[in-house]
Amino acid sequence: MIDLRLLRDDPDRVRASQRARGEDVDTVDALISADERSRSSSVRFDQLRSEQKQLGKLIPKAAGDEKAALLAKAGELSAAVKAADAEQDEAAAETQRLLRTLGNLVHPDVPVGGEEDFTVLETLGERRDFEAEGFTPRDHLELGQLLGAIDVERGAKVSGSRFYYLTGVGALLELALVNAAIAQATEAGLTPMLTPALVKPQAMEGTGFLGQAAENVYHLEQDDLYLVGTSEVPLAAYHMDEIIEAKRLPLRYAGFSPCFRREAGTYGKDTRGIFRVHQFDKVEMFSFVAPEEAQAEHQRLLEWEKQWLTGLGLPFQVIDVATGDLGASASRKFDCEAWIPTQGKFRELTSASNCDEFQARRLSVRMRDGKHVRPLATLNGTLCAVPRTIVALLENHQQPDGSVWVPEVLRPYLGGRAVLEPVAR
RNA sequence: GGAGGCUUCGCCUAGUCUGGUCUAUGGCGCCGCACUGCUAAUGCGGUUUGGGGUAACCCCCCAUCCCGGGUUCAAAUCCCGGAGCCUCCGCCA
Repeated sequence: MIDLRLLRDDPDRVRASQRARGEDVDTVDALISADERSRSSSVRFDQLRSEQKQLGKLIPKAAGDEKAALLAKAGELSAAVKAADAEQDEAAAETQRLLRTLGNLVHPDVPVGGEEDFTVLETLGERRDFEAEGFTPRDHLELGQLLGAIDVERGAKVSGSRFYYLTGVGALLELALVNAAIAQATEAGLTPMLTPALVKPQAMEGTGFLGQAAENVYHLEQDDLYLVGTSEVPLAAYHMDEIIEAKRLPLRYAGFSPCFRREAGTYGKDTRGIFRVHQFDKVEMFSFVAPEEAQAEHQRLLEWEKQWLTGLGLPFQVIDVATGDLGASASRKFDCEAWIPTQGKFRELTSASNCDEFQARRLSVRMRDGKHVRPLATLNGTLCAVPRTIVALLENHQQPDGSVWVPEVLRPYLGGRAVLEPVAR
Protein backbone atom coordinates (compact mmCIF):
# COMPACT_ATOMS: atom_id res chain seq x y z
CA MET A 1 0.00 0.00 0.00
CA ILE A 2 1.02 3.56 -0.40
CA ASP A 3 2.28 5.81 2.39
CA LEU A 4 -0.55 7.36 4.37
CA ARG A 5 1.61 10.40 5.03
CA LEU A 6 2.03 10.98 1.31
CA LEU A 7 -1.73 10.84 0.93
CA ARG A 8 -2.13 13.50 3.65
CA ASP A 9 0.53 15.77 2.16
CA ASP A 10 -0.19 15.39 -1.52
CA PRO A 11 -3.57 13.81 -2.27
CA ASP A 12 -3.50 15.13 -5.82
CA ARG A 13 -0.50 13.03 -6.67
CA VAL A 14 -2.35 9.95 -5.47
CA ARG A 15 -5.43 10.95 -7.49
CA ALA A 16 -3.31 11.43 -10.61
CA SER A 17 -1.76 8.01 -10.17
CA GLN A 18 -5.15 6.37 -9.68
CA ARG A 19 -6.45 8.09 -12.78
CA ALA A 20 -3.48 6.87 -14.82
CA ARG A 21 -4.26 3.33 -13.73
CA GLY A 22 -7.84 3.81 -14.82
CA GLU A 23 -9.06 3.41 -11.23
CA ASP A 24 -11.75 5.15 -9.20
CA VAL A 25 -10.64 8.46 -7.65
CA ASP A 26 -13.52 8.78 -5.14
CA THR A 27 -11.78 6.27 -2.90
CA VAL A 28 -9.10 8.84 -2.23
CA ASP A 29 -11.59 11.29 -0.72
CA ALA A 30 -13.30 8.57 1.33
CA LEU A 31 -9.88 7.57 2.55
CA ILE A 32 -8.93 11.07 3.62
CA SER A 33 -12.11 11.55 5.65
CA ALA A 34 -11.77 8.11 7.30
CA ASP A 35 -8.19 8.95 8.20
CA GLU A 36 -9.20 12.27 9.76
CA ARG A 37 -11.91 10.55 11.76
CA SER A 38 -9.45 7.96 12.94
CA ARG A 39 -6.91 10.55 14.05
CA SER A 40 -9.35 12.73 15.97
CA SER A 41 -10.95 9.82 17.80
CA SER A 42 -7.50 8.53 18.58
CA VAL A 43 -6.56 11.80 20.25
CA ARG A 44 -9.75 11.72 22.31
CA PHE A 45 -9.12 8.13 23.33
CA ASP A 46 -5.58 8.94 24.44
CA GLN A 47 -6.80 11.78 26.66
CA LEU A 48 -9.58 9.73 28.27
CA ARG A 49 -7.31 6.76 28.79
CA SER A 50 -4.72 8.96 30.42
CA GLU A 51 -7.33 10.27 32.88
CA GLN A 52 -8.46 6.75 33.55
CA LYS A 53 -4.93 5.68 34.39
CA GLN A 54 -4.48 8.55 36.84
CA LEU A 55 -7.70 7.59 38.55
CA GLY A 56 -6.65 3.95 38.68
CA LYS A 57 -3.67 4.92 40.79
CA LEU A 58 -5.82 6.72 43.35
CA ILE A 59 -8.44 4.04 43.88
CA PRO A 60 -6.34 1.46 45.77
CA LYS A 61 -5.17 4.17 48.18
CA ALA A 62 -8.62 5.60 48.90
CA ALA A 63 -11.18 4.32 51.39
CA GLY A 64 -14.75 4.86 52.49
CA ASP A 65 -16.84 7.59 50.85
CA GLU A 66 -13.84 8.91 48.97
CA LYS A 67 -13.33 5.51 47.35
CA ALA A 68 -16.98 5.16 46.47
CA ALA A 69 -16.91 8.55 44.74
CA LEU A 70 -13.79 7.63 42.80
CA LEU A 71 -15.29 4.32 41.70
CA ALA A 72 -18.41 6.06 40.46
CA LYS A 73 -16.33 8.50 38.46
CA ALA A 74 -14.18 5.69 37.11
CA GLY A 75 -17.30 3.89 35.95
CA GLU A 76 -18.35 6.83 33.82
CA LEU A 77 -14.88 7.28 32.46
CA SER A 78 -14.68 3.62 31.58
CA ALA A 79 -17.77 3.87 29.41
CA ALA A 80 -16.38 6.92 27.63
CA VAL A 81 -13.08 5.18 27.00
CA LYS A 82 -14.84 2.16 25.51
CA ALA A 83 -16.89 4.35 23.19
CA ALA A 84 -13.86 6.30 21.98
CA ASP A 85 -11.93 3.08 21.51
CA ALA A 86 -14.69 1.53 19.44
CA GLU A 87 -14.91 4.60 17.22
CA GLN A 88 -11.18 4.71 16.75
CA ASP A 89 -11.06 1.01 15.85
CA GLU A 90 -13.82 1.41 13.34
CA ALA A 91 -12.27 4.44 11.65
CA ALA A 92 -8.80 2.90 11.56
CA ALA A 93 -10.15 -0.32 10.07
CA GLU A 94 -12.01 1.64 7.41
CA THR A 95 -8.83 3.59 6.62
CA GLN A 96 -6.85 0.39 6.25
CA ARG A 97 -9.52 -1.24 4.14
CA LEU A 98 -9.64 1.67 1.72
CA LEU A 99 -5.89 2.08 1.68
CA ARG A 100 -5.49 -1.54 0.61
CA THR A 101 -7.78 -1.05 -2.35
CA LEU A 102 -5.44 1.55 -3.86
CA GLY A 103 -2.80 0.44 -6.33
CA ASN A 104 0.81 1.55 -6.05
CA LEU A 105 1.85 5.00 -7.22
CA VAL A 106 3.00 4.77 -10.81
CA HIS A 107 6.45 5.91 -11.80
CA PRO A 108 6.27 9.20 -13.76
CA ASP A 109 8.04 7.75 -16.82
CA VAL A 110 5.54 4.95 -17.32
CA PRO A 111 3.54 5.43 -20.52
CA VAL A 112 -0.11 6.14 -19.78
CA GLY A 113 -2.66 3.90 -21.41
CA GLY A 114 -3.74 0.29 -21.89
CA GLU A 115 -2.19 -2.94 -23.02
CA GLU A 116 -1.24 -1.58 -26.44
CA ASP A 117 0.35 1.62 -25.19
CA PHE A 118 3.70 0.24 -24.07
CA THR A 119 7.00 1.78 -25.13
CA VAL A 120 9.63 -0.38 -26.79
CA LEU A 121 12.93 0.25 -25.02
CA GLU A 122 15.18 -1.98 -27.12
CA THR A 123 15.22 -4.93 -29.46
CA LEU A 124 17.81 -7.68 -29.15
CA GLY A 125 18.82 -10.88 -30.96
CA GLU A 126 18.40 -11.93 -34.57
CA ARG A 127 15.06 -12.87 -36.03
CA ARG A 128 15.35 -15.68 -38.57
CA ASP A 129 14.05 -15.28 -42.08
CA PHE A 130 12.34 -18.63 -42.66
CA GLU A 131 11.31 -17.66 -46.15
CA ALA A 132 14.95 -17.12 -47.11
CA GLU A 133 15.79 -20.43 -45.46
CA GLY A 134 13.20 -22.00 -47.67
CA PHE A 135 10.67 -23.49 -45.27
CA THR A 136 7.55 -22.65 -43.38
CA PRO A 137 8.08 -22.78 -39.61
CA ARG A 138 5.99 -25.20 -37.59
CA ASP A 139 4.35 -23.94 -34.43
CA HIS A 140 5.53 -25.10 -31.02
CA LEU A 141 2.79 -27.65 -30.56
CA GLU A 142 3.49 -29.38 -33.85
CA LEU A 143 7.20 -29.41 -33.05
CA GLY A 144 6.52 -30.60 -29.53
CA GLN A 145 4.48 -33.47 -30.89
CA LEU A 146 7.14 -34.41 -33.45
CA LEU A 147 9.75 -34.45 -30.70
CA GLY A 148 7.49 -36.39 -28.35
CA ALA A 149 7.88 -33.49 -25.93
CA ILE A 150 4.37 -32.13 -25.39
CA ASP A 151 1.05 -33.94 -24.92
CA VAL A 152 -1.91 -31.59 -24.61
CA GLU A 153 -4.59 -34.14 -25.54
CA ARG A 154 -3.92 -36.27 -22.50
CA GLY A 155 -3.46 -33.13 -20.41
CA ALA A 156 -7.01 -32.19 -21.33
CA LYS A 157 -8.28 -35.73 -20.77
CA VAL A 158 -6.87 -35.91 -17.27
CA SER A 159 -7.16 -32.32 -16.03
CA GLY A 160 -9.06 -30.27 -18.60
CA SER A 161 -8.16 -27.57 -21.06
CA ARG A 162 -4.95 -25.60 -20.53
CA PHE A 163 -3.26 -28.59 -18.90
CA TYR A 164 -0.49 -30.58 -20.54
CA TYR A 165 2.14 -33.23 -20.04
CA LEU A 166 5.78 -32.65 -20.80
CA THR A 167 7.05 -36.01 -21.99
CA GLY A 168 10.44 -37.48 -22.81
CA VAL A 169 12.72 -34.79 -24.15
CA GLY A 170 10.13 -32.16 -23.16
CA ALA A 171 10.49 -33.16 -19.52
CA LEU A 172 14.26 -33.14 -19.87
CA LEU A 173 14.11 -29.73 -21.50
CA GLU A 174 12.21 -28.27 -18.54
CA LEU A 175 14.73 -29.70 -16.10
CA ALA A 176 17.57 -28.33 -18.22
CA LEU A 177 16.03 -24.87 -18.33
CA VAL A 178 15.43 -24.84 -14.61
CA ASN A 179 18.95 -26.02 -13.84
CA ALA A 180 20.52 -23.51 -16.20
CA ALA A 181 18.41 -20.68 -14.81
CA ILE A 182 19.22 -21.57 -11.20
CA ALA A 183 22.89 -21.81 -12.17
CA GLN A 184 22.85 -18.34 -13.69
CA ALA A 185 21.04 -16.90 -10.68
CA THR A 186 23.37 -18.57 -8.21
CA GLU A 187 26.35 -17.33 -10.18
CA ALA A 188 24.93 -13.81 -9.88
CA GLY A 189 24.76 -14.18 -6.12
CA LEU A 190 21.07 -14.92 -5.64
CA THR A 191 20.10 -17.49 -3.03
CA PRO A 192 18.21 -20.40 -4.60
CA MET A 193 14.91 -21.17 -2.87
CA LEU A 194 12.28 -23.89 -3.14
CA THR A 195 9.11 -22.31 -1.86
CA PRO A 196 5.65 -23.39 -0.72
CA ALA A 197 3.03 -23.29 -3.46
CA LEU A 198 0.16 -22.96 -0.97
CA VAL A 199 0.02 -19.80 1.10
CA LYS A 200 -2.23 -18.15 3.66
CA PRO A 201 -4.56 -15.26 2.76
CA GLN A 202 -2.22 -12.80 4.44
CA ALA A 203 0.65 -13.63 2.07
CA MET A 204 -1.57 -13.46 -1.00
CA GLU A 205 -3.19 -10.24 0.12
CA GLY A 206 0.09 -8.65 1.13
CA THR A 207 1.63 -9.16 -2.27
CA GLY A 208 -1.36 -7.50 -3.91
CA PHE A 209 -2.93 -10.47 -5.67
CA LEU A 210 -6.34 -10.37 -4.01
CA GLY A 211 -7.39 -7.07 -5.55
CA GLN A 212 -8.43 -6.92 -9.18
CA ALA A 213 -6.29 -10.01 -9.87
CA ALA A 214 -8.27 -12.14 -7.38
CA GLU A 215 -10.30 -13.88 -10.08
CA ASN A 216 -7.12 -15.46 -11.39
CA VAL A 217 -6.17 -17.04 -8.10
CA TYR A 218 -7.08 -20.59 -7.07
CA HIS A 219 -8.44 -20.84 -3.56
CA LEU A 220 -8.79 -23.97 -1.44
CA GLU A 221 -11.89 -23.20 0.53
CA GLN A 222 -11.68 -26.04 3.03
CA ASP A 223 -8.27 -24.95 4.21
CA ASP A 224 -8.42 -21.26 3.33
CA LEU A 225 -5.18 -21.53 1.43
CA TYR A 226 -4.29 -20.08 -1.96
CA LEU A 227 -2.33 -21.69 -4.77
CA VAL A 228 0.36 -19.23 -5.75
CA GLY A 229 0.47 -17.84 -9.28
CA THR A 230 4.17 -17.14 -8.85
CA SER A 231 6.84 -17.76 -6.22
CA GLU A 232 6.95 -13.98 -5.86
CA VAL A 233 4.28 -14.53 -3.22
CA PRO A 234 6.14 -16.89 -0.86
CA LEU A 235 9.39 -15.01 -1.49
CA ALA A 236 7.90 -11.63 -0.60
CA ALA A 237 6.19 -13.08 2.45
CA TYR A 238 9.37 -14.89 3.50
CA HIS A 239 10.43 -11.85 5.53
CA MET A 240 6.91 -10.85 6.57
CA ASP A 241 6.80 -9.09 9.96
CA GLU A 242 10.57 -8.85 10.08
CA ILE A 243 12.98 -5.97 10.53
CA ILE A 244 16.12 -6.46 8.47
CA GLU A 245 19.42 -4.78 9.28
CA ALA A 246 20.37 -2.33 6.52
CA LYS A 247 23.80 -3.89 6.15
CA ARG A 248 22.24 -7.25 5.23
CA LEU A 249 20.64 -5.66 2.17
CA PRO A 250 20.24 -6.30 -0.65
CA LEU A 251 18.71 -9.73 -0.13
CA ARG A 252 18.29 -11.55 -3.44
CA TYR A 253 16.50 -14.83 -4.00
CA ALA A 254 15.83 -17.13 -6.92
CA GLY A 255 12.68 -19.07 -6.19
CA PHE A 256 11.48 -22.12 -8.04
CA SER A 257 7.91 -23.31 -7.72
CA PRO A 258 4.88 -24.45 -9.61
CA CYS A 259 2.53 -21.60 -10.54
CA PHE A 260 -1.24 -21.85 -10.80
CA ARG A 261 -3.44 -19.44 -12.69
CA ARG A 262 -7.15 -19.64 -13.35
CA GLU A 263 -6.80 -17.59 -16.53
CA ALA A 264 -10.30 -16.25 -16.05
CA GLY A 265 -11.41 -13.96 -18.84
CA THR A 266 -9.01 -15.41 -21.38
CA TYR A 267 -11.47 -17.71 -23.14
CA GLY A 268 -10.36 -18.24 -26.68
CA LYS A 269 -6.97 -16.60 -26.12
CA ASP A 270 -3.88 -18.70 -26.78
CA THR A 271 -5.86 -21.92 -26.72
CA ARG A 272 -3.37 -23.86 -28.82
CA GLY A 273 -0.38 -25.47 -27.19
CA ILE A 274 1.21 -24.49 -23.91
CA PHE A 275 1.58 -20.73 -24.18
CA ARG A 276 -1.18 -20.02 -21.67
CA VAL A 277 -1.76 -22.79 -19.13
CA HIS A 278 -3.22 -23.27 -15.66
CA GLN A 279 -0.09 -24.79 -14.16
CA PHE A 280 3.57 -24.29 -14.93
CA ASP A 281 6.95 -24.10 -13.27
CA LYS A 282 8.95 -20.92 -13.00
CA VAL A 283 12.25 -19.59 -11.71
CA GLU A 284 11.64 -16.16 -10.24
CA MET A 285 14.09 -13.57 -8.95
CA PHE A 286 13.17 -11.50 -5.93
CA SER A 287 15.01 -8.62 -4.24
CA PHE A 288 14.66 -6.78 -0.95
CA VAL A 289 16.54 -3.47 -1.18
CA ALA A 290 16.62 0.00 0.37
CA PRO A 291 13.98 2.16 -1.35
CA GLU A 292 16.59 4.49 -2.83
CA GLU A 293 18.18 1.45 -4.52
CA ALA A 294 14.98 0.22 -6.11
CA GLN A 295 15.38 1.73 -9.55
CA ALA A 296 18.96 0.51 -9.91
CA GLU A 297 17.86 -2.94 -8.77
CA HIS A 298 15.05 -2.91 -11.30
CA GLN A 299 17.66 -2.41 -14.03
CA ARG A 300 19.77 -5.21 -12.57
CA LEU A 301 16.88 -7.67 -12.70
CA LEU A 302 16.21 -6.62 -16.27
CA GLU A 303 19.87 -7.17 -17.17
CA TRP A 304 19.76 -10.71 -15.75
CA GLU A 305 16.66 -11.43 -17.79
CA LYS A 306 18.34 -10.11 -20.93
CA GLN A 307 21.40 -12.21 -20.19
CA TRP A 308 19.20 -15.28 -19.85
CA LEU A 309 17.22 -14.77 -23.05
CA THR A 310 20.36 -13.85 -24.97
CA GLY A 311 22.02 -17.04 -23.75
CA LEU A 312 19.07 -18.99 -25.11
CA GLY A 313 19.60 -17.32 -28.47
CA LEU A 314 16.13 -15.82 -28.61
CA PRO A 315 15.19 -12.62 -30.45
CA PHE A 316 13.26 -10.34 -28.09
CA GLN A 317 12.25 -6.80 -27.27
CA VAL A 318 12.10 -5.00 -23.95
CA ILE A 319 9.02 -2.92 -23.25
CA ASP A 320 8.02 -0.38 -20.63
CA VAL A 321 4.52 -1.57 -19.73
CA ALA A 322 1.74 1.05 -19.76
CA THR A 323 -0.10 2.21 -16.62
CA GLY A 324 -3.28 0.26 -17.28
CA ASP A 325 -1.40 -3.01 -17.57
CA LEU A 326 0.63 -2.77 -14.37
CA GLY A 327 -0.35 -5.05 -11.52
CA ALA A 328 -1.67 -3.37 -8.37
CA SER A 329 1.68 -3.57 -6.66
CA ALA A 330 4.03 -2.41 -9.44
CA SER A 331 5.09 1.19 -9.91
CA ARG A 332 6.84 0.22 -13.12
CA LYS A 333 7.19 -2.97 -15.11
CA PHE A 334 9.59 -4.04 -17.85
CA ASP A 335 8.63 -7.06 -19.93
CA CYS A 336 10.88 -9.04 -22.21
CA GLU A 337 8.89 -10.30 -25.16
CA ALA A 338 10.29 -13.02 -27.39
CA TRP A 339 9.57 -13.21 -31.07
CA ILE A 340 7.21 -16.06 -31.88
CA PRO A 341 7.62 -16.78 -35.60
CA THR A 342 4.30 -18.55 -36.21
CA GLN A 343 2.40 -15.76 -34.50
CA GLY A 344 4.43 -13.00 -36.13
CA LYS A 345 4.44 -11.21 -32.79
CA PHE A 346 6.53 -10.55 -29.73
CA ARG A 347 5.05 -12.30 -26.69
CA GLU A 348 5.77 -11.87 -22.99
CA LEU A 349 8.36 -14.26 -21.61
CA THR A 350 9.61 -12.42 -18.57
CA SER A 351 8.47 -9.48 -16.50
CA ALA A 352 10.36 -7.38 -13.98
CA SER A 353 8.38 -5.23 -11.55
CA ASN A 354 9.46 -2.56 -9.12
CA CYS A 355 6.98 -2.55 -6.24
CA ASP A 356 8.82 0.10 -4.22
CA GLU A 357 7.48 -0.04 -0.67
CA PHE A 358 4.00 -1.20 -1.64
CA GLN A 359 4.32 -4.88 -0.72
CA ALA A 360 6.73 -4.25 2.14
CA ARG A 361 4.17 -2.03 3.89
CA ARG A 362 1.42 -4.59 3.50
CA LEU A 363 3.61 -7.43 4.66
CA SER A 364 5.37 -5.35 7.28
CA VAL A 365 8.88 -6.00 6.01
CA ARG A 366 11.11 -3.23 7.25
CA MET A 367 14.76 -2.30 7.46
CA ARG A 368 16.68 -0.91 10.39
CA ASP A 369 18.84 1.91 9.13
CA GLY A 370 20.82 3.24 12.06
CA LYS A 371 18.17 4.42 14.49
CA HIS A 372 15.34 4.39 12.00
CA VAL A 373 13.06 1.58 11.05
CA ARG A 374 11.39 2.05 7.68
CA PRO A 375 9.80 0.00 4.93
CA LEU A 376 12.14 -1.35 2.29
CA ALA A 377 11.49 -1.93 -1.40
CA THR A 378 10.70 -5.22 -3.09
CA LEU A 379 11.24 -6.15 -6.72
CA ASN A 380 10.59 -9.27 -8.70
CA GLY A 381 11.55 -10.52 -12.11
CA THR A 382 10.96 -13.69 -14.06
CA LEU A 383 14.03 -15.60 -14.97
CA CYS A 384 12.43 -18.57 -16.65
CA ALA A 385 8.73 -19.33 -17.03
CA VAL A 386 9.11 -22.82 -18.42
CA PRO A 387 6.30 -23.43 -20.95
CA ARG A 388 6.63 -20.07 -22.66
CA THR A 389 10.37 -20.45 -22.85
CA ILE A 390 9.88 -23.87 -24.44
CA VAL A 391 7.49 -22.33 -26.95
CA ALA A 392 10.02 -19.69 -27.92
CA LEU A 393 12.93 -22.15 -28.03
CA LEU A 394 11.17 -24.69 -30.21
CA GLU A 395 9.86 -22.17 -32.68
CA ASN A 396 12.99 -20.08 -33.01
CA HIS A 397 15.49 -22.93 -33.14
CA GLN A 398 13.60 -25.33 -35.38
CA GLN A 399 15.10 -26.94 -38.47
CA PRO A 400 13.29 -27.92 -41.68
CA ASP A 401 13.15 -31.58 -40.60
CA GLY A 402 11.43 -30.72 -37.32
CA SER A 403 14.54 -31.08 -35.20
CA VAL A 404 15.48 -28.30 -32.80
CA TRP A 405 18.85 -26.75 -32.14
CA VAL A 406 19.86 -26.61 -28.46
CA PRO A 407 21.61 -23.47 -27.18
CA GLU A 408 24.98 -24.00 -25.50
CA VAL A 409 23.82 -23.06 -22.00
CA LEU A 410 21.36 -25.96 -21.92
CA ARG A 411 23.60 -28.68 -23.32
CA PRO A 412 25.34 -29.59 -20.06
CA TYR A 413 21.91 -30.40 -18.66
CA LEU A 414 20.81 -32.41 -21.70
CA GLY A 415 23.65 -34.90 -21.77
CA GLY A 416 25.60 -32.73 -24.19
CA ARG A 417 22.91 -32.92 -26.86
CA ALA A 418 23.13 -30.15 -29.49
CA VAL A 419 19.95 -31.09 -31.35
CA LEU A 420 16.60 -32.52 -30.32
CA GLU A 421 15.45 -35.02 -32.95
CA PRO A 422 11.91 -36.01 -33.91
CA VAL A 423 10.90 -39.43 -32.61
CA ALA A 424 9.15 -42.17 -34.56
CA ARG A 425 5.53 -42.57 -33.58
C1' G B 1 -6.75 -37.68 14.77
C1' G B 2 -5.95 -38.30 20.72
C1' A B 3 -3.39 -36.39 25.41
C1' G B 4 -0.41 -32.82 27.71
C1' G B 5 2.93 -28.54 27.95
C1' C B 6 4.47 -23.85 26.24
C1' U B 7 4.25 -18.48 23.84
C1' U B 8 6.84 -11.91 28.14
C1' C B 9 10.26 -5.40 24.82
C1' G B 10 16.93 -8.99 19.48
C1' C B 11 18.03 -14.02 22.35
C1' C B 12 17.32 -16.32 27.20
C1' U B 13 14.52 -15.25 31.52
C1' A B 14 11.55 -13.29 36.42
C1' G B 15 6.52 -12.10 37.06
C1' U B 16 0.71 -15.24 36.09
C1' C B 17 -1.45 -19.34 41.55
C1' U B 18 -3.07 -14.41 45.27
C1' G B 19 -5.61 -8.34 39.37
C1' G B 20 -3.57 -2.13 41.11
C1' U B 21 3.13 -0.68 43.79
C1' C B 22 4.59 -3.99 36.08
C1' U B 23 6.39 2.89 34.15
C1' A B 24 7.56 -5.57 33.08
C1' U B 25 13.05 -8.30 36.50
C1' G B 26 17.81 -10.20 35.56
C1' G B 27 21.53 -12.20 32.11
C1' C B 28 23.55 -12.21 27.09
C1' G B 29 24.13 -9.42 22.75
C1' C B 30 24.28 -4.57 20.71
C1' C B 31 25.13 1.06 20.93
C1' G B 32 27.27 5.33 23.48
C1' C B 33 30.40 7.44 27.23
C1' A B 34 34.30 7.02 30.96
C1' C B 35 38.84 4.66 32.31
C1' U B 36 43.44 1.78 31.56
C1' G B 37 49.18 4.36 26.25
C1' C B 38 46.00 -1.03 21.82
C1' U B 39 42.61 -5.37 22.43
C1' A B 40 40.49 -7.33 26.69
C1' A B 41 38.51 -6.24 31.49
C1' U B 42 35.69 -2.74 34.46
C1' G B 43 32.10 1.21 35.50
C1' C B 44 27.96 4.28 33.97
C1' G B 45 24.02 5.13 30.62
C1' G B 46 21.02 3.41 26.64
C1' U B 47 18.62 -0.58 23.80
C1' U B 48 10.38 -3.36 21.48
C1' U B 49 7.40 -1.59 17.82
C1' G B 50 3.39 1.54 16.04
C1' G B 51 0.57 6.12 16.45
C1' G B 52 0.01 11.24 18.17
C1' G B 53 1.99 16.11 20.02
C1' U B 54 6.85 19.14 18.08
C1' A B 55 9.55 23.04 12.31
C1' A B 56 12.98 19.55 14.48
C1' C B 57 15.43 17.78 18.91
C1' C B 58 15.06 16.90 24.02
C1' C B 59 10.80 15.39 25.82
C1' C B 60 5.54 14.27 26.65
C1' C B 61 0.92 11.25 25.73
C1' C B 62 -1.49 6.56 23.96
C1' A B 63 -1.26 1.52 22.49
C1' U B 64 1.74 -2.97 22.49
C1' C B 65 3.48 -9.18 27.47
C1' C B 66 1.21 -14.60 20.49
C1' C B 67 -3.87 -12.84 18.22
C1' G B 68 -9.22 -11.76 19.07
C1' G B 69 -13.23 -11.32 22.50
C1' G B 70 -15.05 -11.10 27.71
C1' U B 71 -15.16 -9.99 33.24
C1' U B 72 -13.57 -5.55 36.15
C1' C B 73 -13.16 1.15 38.14
C1' A B 74 -8.49 -1.54 36.78
C1' A B 75 -5.77 -7.48 33.14
C1' A B 76 1.03 -9.85 31.41
C1' U B 77 -2.04 -11.83 35.59
C1' C B 78 -8.93 -14.20 35.67
C1' C B 79 -12.59 -16.43 31.75
C1' C B 80 -13.82 -17.87 26.46
C1' G B 81 -12.24 -18.51 21.35
C1' G B 82 -8.18 -18.84 17.81
C1' A B 83 -3.00 -19.33 16.01
C1' G B 84 1.90 -21.07 16.45
C1' C B 85 5.65 -24.17 18.74
C1' C B 86 7.11 -28.59 21.61
C1' U B 87 6.50 -33.70 23.75
C1' C B 88 4.07 -38.41 23.73
C1' C B 89 0.51 -41.74 21.22
C1' G B 90 -2.03 -43.16 16.67
C1' C B 91 -1.93 -43.09 11.29
C1' C B 92 0.73 -42.44 6.72
C1' A B 93 5.21 -41.80 4.10
